[in-house]
Amino acid sequence: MLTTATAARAPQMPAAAQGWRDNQQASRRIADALHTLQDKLPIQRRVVHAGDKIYQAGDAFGCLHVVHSGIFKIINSAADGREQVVGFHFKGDWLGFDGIAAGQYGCDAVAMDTGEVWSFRYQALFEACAQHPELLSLLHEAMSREISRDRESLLSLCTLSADARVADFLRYWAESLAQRGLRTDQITLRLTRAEIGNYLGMKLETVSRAMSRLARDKVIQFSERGRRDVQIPDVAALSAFVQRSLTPAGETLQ
Amino acid sequence: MLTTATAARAPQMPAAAQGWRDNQQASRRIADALHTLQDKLPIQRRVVHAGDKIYQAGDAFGCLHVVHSGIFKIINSAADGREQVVGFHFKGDWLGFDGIAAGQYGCDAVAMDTGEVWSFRYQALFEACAQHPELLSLLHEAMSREISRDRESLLSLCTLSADARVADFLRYWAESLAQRGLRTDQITLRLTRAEIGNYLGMKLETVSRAMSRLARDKVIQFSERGRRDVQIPDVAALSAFVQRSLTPAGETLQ
DNA sequence: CGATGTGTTGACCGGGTTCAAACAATGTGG
DNA sequence: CCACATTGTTTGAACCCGGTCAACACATCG
Repeated sequence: MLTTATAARAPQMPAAAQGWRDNQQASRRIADALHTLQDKLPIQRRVVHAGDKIYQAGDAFGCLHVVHSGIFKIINSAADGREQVVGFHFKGDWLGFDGIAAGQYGCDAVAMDTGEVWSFRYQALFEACAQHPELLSLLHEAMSREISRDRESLLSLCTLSADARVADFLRYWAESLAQRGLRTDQITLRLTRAEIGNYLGMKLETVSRAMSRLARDKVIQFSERGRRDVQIPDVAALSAFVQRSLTPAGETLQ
Repeated sequence: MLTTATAARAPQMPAAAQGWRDNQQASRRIADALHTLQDKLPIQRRVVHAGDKIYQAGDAFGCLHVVHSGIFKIINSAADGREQVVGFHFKGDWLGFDGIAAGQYGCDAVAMDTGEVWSFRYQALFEACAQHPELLSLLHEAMSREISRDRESLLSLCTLSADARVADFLRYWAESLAQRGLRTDQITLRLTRAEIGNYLGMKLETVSRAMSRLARDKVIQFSERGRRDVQIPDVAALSAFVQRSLTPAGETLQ
């Protein structure tokens, strides 16, 4: 149906209001998608807790999964033991696409807190797609979004300094929450510094230092109870920080 | 149909022969896929030359493309001017998946040499998929493979040293050629050191130094006519180099 | 309480960047 | 044909960002 996720912009609208509308739309899209799925497919629901594995690299592929609640991390582990967090998945995101071509999953999918995943046989989805084009649309858009997201990761990995990468990560995280209708001014990271560092291609000490600097610059703020809780008064300030750190000198590039 | 790209292994087979069989299979799969596509869909063929853009970030999405010959690079450009090469596409690879969800392409796709792309309306493919499940299978496997490949990139970006990344890149490039039935002992890189560096998240000088070291270690060899031509007598030696550089000290980890 | 896991901060070091110079390959125009 | 410009590659030297190692703070939990 070629439905677009973000409709044509309204340039005369203030940026903040625009962002809010986008998030509303995203939230709506996700809710609709989950609704469509449970209408059209036999679904296996499963409640999971922190540390539970939805699937592991090497497991025979047969099912795709959709996050109904909770947050999940995807870990790509090489044969030689290297482990790399390659992505995080929130409500409405799909899990397991990498298994389709290979016939087996290529990564581990691990729950980071209590949540619920919906699973269904890929075969069943495949057949249902022929009957219900909207289902096919859903699937393709989800895969497309995943590809785009991975490329964003590559971009920030290759072009940003460590501090900027951390800022960009927090922006991404807050954005992801906002798109699910959750508050972002006060978020609880369910990751250790080591996990963040792994994802961002840096060491935990560097993450810690970067966050301290962000706090010193008032871009973020630590909650009084624990350094895992981060207050982000203004998400746009994180983007601004990233931009600022792109131009070391005050380049007046107009 | 849940067809798997790489069938069950035959463990008693020598690794080299196994690799050769895998490449044969891949080559066959690609040829079959192209065949299926032109059978089932109205295709727009287009010959392109080095530098030609198949599409640009921001262009309205409407078509998907498949590489029939030549090599293409995908460039993700941020609003602030950062440009990042996020992937290379060879014969049989698809272009444009990132446009499905957003309604517009998110990257540029640029030809690196003379080649041919097959394009078709996403809408037409979408409708044909309902009739021809094998078409849908093709599409999903291609998207799945793309996601897996991006994650491989993330893994090597985050876990490998500069030298190892260059070695791994050459291995990937040779492997990609081998899977298309092309020779790998003597390849001509159609990229500058700067482009390789951009893709690998390092500067061109670092690429140059890394390649000099690889040549000094006899893992690769420069052709007499120009440093763009690289001879790879043994692709496995590149993998071995990567593994070697993982363990700085001689860790006898059994 | 000690034990364990996590986060912060400092001091030092090294791999990769930056800056610079020289060289190679290719093309252009006289 | 050579002089010259252009673009890409190589290599050296100095510098710096982020890694490494270490000490300490601060939770939670048995």
